[in-house]
Amino acid sequence: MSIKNRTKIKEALNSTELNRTITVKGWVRTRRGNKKIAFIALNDGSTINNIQVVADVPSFPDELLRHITTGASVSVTGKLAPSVGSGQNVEIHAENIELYGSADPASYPLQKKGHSLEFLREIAHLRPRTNTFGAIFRIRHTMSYAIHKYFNDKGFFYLHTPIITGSDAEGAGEMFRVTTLDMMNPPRTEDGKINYREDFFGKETNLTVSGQLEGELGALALSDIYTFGPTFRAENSNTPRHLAEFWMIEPEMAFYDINDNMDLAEDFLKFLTEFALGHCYDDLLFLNNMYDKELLDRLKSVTSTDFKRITYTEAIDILSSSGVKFEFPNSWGSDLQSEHERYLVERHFKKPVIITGYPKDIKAFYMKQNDDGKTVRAMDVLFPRIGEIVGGSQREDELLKLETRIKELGLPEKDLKWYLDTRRFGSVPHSGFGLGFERMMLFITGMSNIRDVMPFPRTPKNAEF
RNA sequence: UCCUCCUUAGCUCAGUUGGUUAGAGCACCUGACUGUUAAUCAGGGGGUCCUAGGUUCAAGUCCUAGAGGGGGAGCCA
Repeated sequence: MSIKNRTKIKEALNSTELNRTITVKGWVRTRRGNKKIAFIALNDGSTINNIQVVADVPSFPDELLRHITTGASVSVTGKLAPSVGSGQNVEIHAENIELYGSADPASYPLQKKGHSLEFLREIAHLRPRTNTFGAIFRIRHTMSYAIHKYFNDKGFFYLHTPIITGSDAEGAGEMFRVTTLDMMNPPRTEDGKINYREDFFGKETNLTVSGQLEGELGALALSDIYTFGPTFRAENSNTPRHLAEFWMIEPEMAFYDINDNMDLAEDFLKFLTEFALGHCYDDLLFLNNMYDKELLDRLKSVTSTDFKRITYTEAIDILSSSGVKFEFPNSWGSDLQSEHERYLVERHFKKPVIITGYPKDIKAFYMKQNDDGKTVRAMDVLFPRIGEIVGGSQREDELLKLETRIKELGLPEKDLKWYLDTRRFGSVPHSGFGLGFERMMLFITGMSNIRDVMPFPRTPKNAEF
């Protein structure tokens, strides 16, 4: 019989078909008991809940039970039965126990009692075995699936944009260099610079900071596309909201204006929140009880409220007439600070806010210019606790305006020829946005540090595991 | 990168105006208990006080530098 044949603990706990013999496999969370009887809480990651294994101690060799300690991996065969004790509905009366791997209790880092999230970050290789991170990673999977389901059901196509890129046109941040050159002794040009013609791709290449520009190429052929892939920023950002390697979702839609764009972003965020509530309730309940007592209420409120939509100019007016003393005073033309965003979302409107019509000078070159000559059709979706969770815009589809803007900003027009071709040939109004997956995960799980929603986070000075 | 706080047992932390042999809870080990739920009770072992200098008769405690971590800010998703 194949060793994979066993009942997942999630299925066993939900089973109504009792008094049958099953086999479960997993990792021991705790063991209690005395010389006559032992209670083993077993978890296999299929659910946050453990199954209780009851063992009649004299029936098993001392040598075996001695190794049934927190962290050990075992296979248990026995009768699934209604629990004699209270606290669980069913339990397994062990007939056979096989030890796969022991875990020395003196050196195994995970204990029965709570650990700090900071400590668990240092043992990221073992933290998936905790209740907290089991819950988070199950939710992370479910959200990934929900993203694909949402777009697939809407007729969007999943487009794979490049991870290695030769374009630095978006200027979204510092980039990681990709090279095969010998760093100790790189080839040089006659004037002493590094000669990238001899590099693997024959030019300077980097890890992508955004798939948007390539995403637009797809949208202007397939109508509606999305990307969902790893993204890299070499910024020296040390905050609970930034990673050097993160995952981003970037839908791009032909024949969408800024209002269609906002409608999609709001519907998408609500769908993901509802999907989490509907499919991860046990895990969310655990996080709600252990970390954030308002989590479930906050998630439910987002699904049932309309996001407030205001312009940048209106936002500035609200802030100036609020009477609140901000550390950084605001005036028309300067970007909103974190404290301003938090005021609008958490105190003034008390719901998600979408801000549009930003001054063109604080936004990217590709955003659609309004007729006032001052603002662009950008949109930022601001969430409670998180701040900016989505950034997007209607794109500039007029060739002349786009070329002029590129010249004003001194961007390398030559490197953007392929991008400008989409405006030269069959240009259409189109829009898109980017959602930081881990920022969405912060919102869904109620965690406060982005390093706790990524299995193996990469941050400045940290690439462990 | 800037500001700020922190670093003492496996984990979470206490440690007074600088003063004998650095403590607690949990974890771990041993023992007790026929059904426990973060089991309980009794006993036991366990320390490079982050690192390197310095001040002092004396430093976990004061000073300087460095490393690591938390929070806030900037950049952004």
